Parts: sequence; C-alpha cells; structure tokens
Amino acid sequence: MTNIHDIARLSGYSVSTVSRVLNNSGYLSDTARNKIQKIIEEQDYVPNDVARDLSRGKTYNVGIVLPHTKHPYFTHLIKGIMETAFAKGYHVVLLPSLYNADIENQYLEQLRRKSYDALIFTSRGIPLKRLLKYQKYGSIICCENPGDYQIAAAYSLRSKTFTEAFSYVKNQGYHEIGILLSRPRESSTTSSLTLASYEAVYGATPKIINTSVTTYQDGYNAMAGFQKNEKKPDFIFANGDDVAAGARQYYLDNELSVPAMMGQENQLSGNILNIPTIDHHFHEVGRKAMELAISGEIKMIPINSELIKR
Amino acid sequence: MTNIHDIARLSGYSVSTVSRVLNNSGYLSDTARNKIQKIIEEQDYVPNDVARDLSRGKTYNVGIVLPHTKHPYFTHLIKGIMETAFAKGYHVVLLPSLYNADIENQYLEQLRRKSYDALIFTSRGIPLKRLLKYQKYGSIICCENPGDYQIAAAYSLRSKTFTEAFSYVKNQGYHEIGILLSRPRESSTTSSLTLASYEAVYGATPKIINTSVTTYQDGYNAMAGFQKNEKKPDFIFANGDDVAAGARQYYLDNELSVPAMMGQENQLSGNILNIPTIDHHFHEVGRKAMELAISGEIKMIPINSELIKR
DNA sequence: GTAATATATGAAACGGGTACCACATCAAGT
DNA sequence: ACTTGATGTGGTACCCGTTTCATATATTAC
Repeated sequence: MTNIHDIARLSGYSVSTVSRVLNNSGYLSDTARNKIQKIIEEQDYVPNDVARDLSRGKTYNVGIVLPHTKHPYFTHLIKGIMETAFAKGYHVVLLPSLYNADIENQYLEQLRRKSYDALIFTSRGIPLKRLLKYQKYGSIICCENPGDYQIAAAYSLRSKTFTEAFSYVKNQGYHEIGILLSRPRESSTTSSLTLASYEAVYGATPKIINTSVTTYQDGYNAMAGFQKNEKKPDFIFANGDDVAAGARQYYLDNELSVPAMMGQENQLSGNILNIPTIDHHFHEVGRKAMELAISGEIKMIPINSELIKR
Repeated sequence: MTNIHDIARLSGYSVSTVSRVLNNSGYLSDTARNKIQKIIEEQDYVPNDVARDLSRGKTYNVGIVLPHTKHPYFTHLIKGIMETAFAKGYHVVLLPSLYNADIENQYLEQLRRKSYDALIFTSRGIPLKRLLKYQKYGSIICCENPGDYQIAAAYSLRSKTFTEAFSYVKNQGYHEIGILLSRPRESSTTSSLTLASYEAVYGATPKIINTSVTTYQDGYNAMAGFQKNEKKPDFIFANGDDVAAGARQYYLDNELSVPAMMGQENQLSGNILNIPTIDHHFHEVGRKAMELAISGEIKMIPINSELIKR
C-alpha cells in the first residue's frame, strides 16, 4: 500500500509538499503540483482517511442514538438528520440503544474515545445529567427540552399541542380517554408531558392507560387489554398513527364499534384512515439537531408541533 | 489529553505493557496489571479509537449505500442490517446516494480510503462491474442477483414471485395492468425483473406504466397520469403498498371506482387497506447482507419472497 | 546440572497523515 | 542598497495506538 511518504520519495518532494497538493492548501508551485499529481496518479494513491482523522482529531462522524427503528418518529427524524449531514459532509452512524442504559453509556464512552465528533440522543434511558459529563468530549444533542441543563437541544414543543389536543377532544364530549404511551411516565419525558397535559385539561389522572406501546401490533393488543377493564374508552389517544391503526383494527376484528381516535407523527396510516394526528415536525427536529451537532453550539431550538384535525 | 505514553510513564512500565493491559493479551504479571490499572483509573484514561483503528487497519464501520430513506424497503432492510451489526459490534453508517453515480463513486473511494471495512449497496446507479474493482479494498455486498459477477450478494428471489403474482392477477381476469416502478427498466434490476415477469405472463409489453414512483404521493399523481390515457387500468401493480395506497386515494378523491391492486413490501398501509402484497423479506436480506459484510465471504445468498393474497 | 520452555517486559518500527516552524528566494517599496 | 513581505519547500514533532522482536528471568524436564 503506497502512502504519502512513498509519493514524497518518488516525486522528489517532501511529505509537506505532497500534503499541500492533497489538501490544496498553502503555497505551492505549479511545477510541484504537476509532478506530484503525476506520481499520485501513476501510483493510484489515495490518502488514508483514518490517518487523516487521527491527525486532525476529527472524524466527521455523528452518532445517532435511537431506541430502535420501530419507533414512530424514526423515519422522519432520520430523514432530517441525513439531509443536513449529507449537505455538510458528515456521516451518520446509527446506534441502537434499546433504551438500555449500559448501551447508551457505551456510546458516550465511544464519543470519549473519539469514534464520533458528536452524539445525538433522539431519545434516552439515562438521566440528562449524565450527558453533561461527556460534553467535553464532543457535542451532545438531545431531542427534548433539557430544562435547566446546559445541553444542546432541538425538540418539538409538545406540551402546548398536547393541551390543545386534549381540549379539542374534551370539547367534542369525550371523557373516557384511553391513552397509549411507549414508556412509563417516570422514565420518559414524552410520557410525562402527555399525562401532564391530560391532567391539566381533565383535572384527573387517566384511568385507561397502557405504557408499553410502540407498534401497530402493540396498539391492537392494548385494546384487548382495555376491553377487559370495567371502564371502556370512548376515545383513544395514541402515541402514533400506526398505533392508532392497530387499535382500530382490534375493534373491527371483534365487531365492536370503533371509538374516535387521535394519533401522532402524521404517519401515512393516519392519512389513509383519516385519523386526526399531531405532527411533531420531527423532520425539522432532525435537521436542527444535526446542525447543532456540527456547529457545536450549546443552545436550545424549540420547534412548533401541530395539531392536524381531520 | 492523556495517552498511552503518559500511562506508561506514570506507571513506570512501557507502552507495550500498558497495551497488554488494555487489550488483556500476552504475558502480563498481576503486579503490572494492578499498577497500570490504577494509573489508568486515576488519570481517567481511555484509548483513542481512531488511533486503534489506524494501527489495526480496521474500523468496524460498514457503509450502507441507499438511494434515500423514502424507499419502500428502507425500514425493513435497515432493521435487519442493524440487528446483525449490533450483535457483532459493527457500526452502521448511512450513505444516501440519490441514485447519483458520482456520489456512489465517492463512497467507493471512501472504502478505498479506509473509512469503512465494507460497503453494502442496497441499490445502485453505477454498473455492477464497477464494484468489482473496489473489492480489493474491502467487502462489497449488493442486494440483487449479481449474475456472473463475483460479487457477494444477499437478495430476494423476486422473479418467481413476480411471475406468480402476475399469473394470479391474470387468472382473476385482469388485463389492463397499470404498472408502477421507481426507475426505468434500463437502470434498475427491479424494474427489469418486474417487466420481464409481466411479459412472460401476458406476452406483451405493458402499455400503462410509470417508472418514477416511490411514495404515496407519487402513486396518487401517477393515477392522474393514467386517467389521461385512452386505456384505463383495471388493476394496479405497485412497487409498494404505500404507493398503492396513494393510487387508491386518487380514485376515492375523484369519486372513481377503485381498481383492484397489488402492492409490495408488506407495509402497514397494505395491511390496513387489505391490499395483497409481495413480501420480499428485506429484513432477512438486511441481516444476510450484513453477515456477508462482516465475514468477507464472496457468495450469493438468495432469499425467498412471498406473495400475500388478501 | 543443563537444555528447553514459559513468563514478563521493553525498545522501536509501523500505521499514515497534518501542521508548525525554519529557511531560502525573489520582487516590490523607500 | 536595504527592509519587508509574498512565495515555495523541507524537517520534524505530533496524533495514538499495535505489534514484532529481543532480552531477561523463572520454571520445568530430562
């Protein structure tokens, strides 16, 4: 494998000058450029990116920590992330966490070990506080409101829209709301925001609730659970349109009347089935998160979310 | 930033011995291990992954070249890829190509420059032949039948199922088939396989066809185009369930009777709308492709695809 | 008792670039 | 004529590990 030293030797110039040709930087005569270029082509030489990364102390890799690809917002978020990354010459490395704290910590360690220039936590299991300690090793971005923590963040302003949504539901006369969430209130910002909004509007904690729902099938199964309860829901508030679609299917399959519903993420299923939804604009969140990752700024970028009535 | 040399100096041992502690390899006394471990902890030292990669000549990164995240098979494929990668400690780097040959070539060059250990082409714009030249720089896997080329491949056996599907459609009495593809026959294996199967069953080239369809919206728009034709389709053969759903919506919106349809990829939309589909088992293709990437074997792994009648 | 082998450690080359600094020219400015 | 600044190039430290080879001591085997 030929390296920059070989090119230097063969061309009769120094490695510094060869490096200048490669990077098109600094003072350089046309003579030198041409001669070196010729040798480079003859030898079919290309510089080694890893060596370059080591020397520059920068990898142009950004790690994206995500629980799993089944997560409702995955598609939108990743699209936004990739658009910005691609435009700026950065690489997107997908890091599945399964919401496992050990795994998330491993990724933080990898940041420290210089595997990535930055990490974007699209969701997380470990406490925000823990992220703080790793900021000195590279920028860390979270996709939620970090509150008082000085952590870069791009996130959807969900509370307001959740409240708007529940008010809308209440005004329509629904009072037995079945709520579907992906994780328990204690461990998920999303869940606690949702429930806080519910409580603000309804003035009580929800009775009909399931906190381990992510997919269509989960939504379906959750309805089976609700049917065993004494209280049956007259409205389903789901954490994704796909989930809502699964819930709906349960009622259809069991020849029960389908309650009104609302989904989230503006997924295709909601569009097809005409289920109202909340679009958290995760595509935009993804773009902004990646911009923060690249710039290294520690600031908060809230993004409006939107209730789509149908 | 402390490095291995600092640890060596502070502990009174050589870098070789420190390296042995880090990698838990070779002969090593307990005394040395303990002393060095202590210094490592005191200094809060972690080795630099980039330096390690350079030294070892391996990155544990696998690049995934994909046209864009809107592609119907994206979700399934990426899930399979990530599962295997995660299990084996590899990193998945997403590389959007937009089917642009220049961009695809850039990724091949990056393989040569050691940015990745392997590349998986989930789809491609450049000719297969071009991939051959880069195999010496790392394993290259394609997700289609490479024919006579000696290229590692994990791919769905689509022809048989396409033929089965068209026969099924024909037996049901449909003769004016509107075909939706993502790319023209000349530049896409998928398209040419689809059309070859159609022709084998119907004995003629299709008249109603659109070759730039990828999304729900594209499907919708394509129907508007078909409606302008003299020949109206009595069956829509779409390249994805989401696309079929878009097509269906066009008819609904325009109060036309919805023709029978078939989708592909076994997407949620097809399930919801009860549209028959072809499941190409891309999840499995993803797993196998990543296994090939890691093992470096140059072999073909065909995977059965499946017609799902509904 | 001595050769053979296992154990422990270090020196230094190697992987392959980048970038700072020194040095040498040469032309323009005063 | 002399200073100054632009231009061109080289030397070399630096980024940070891994790994081979040599050396030294401790066991074990015969």
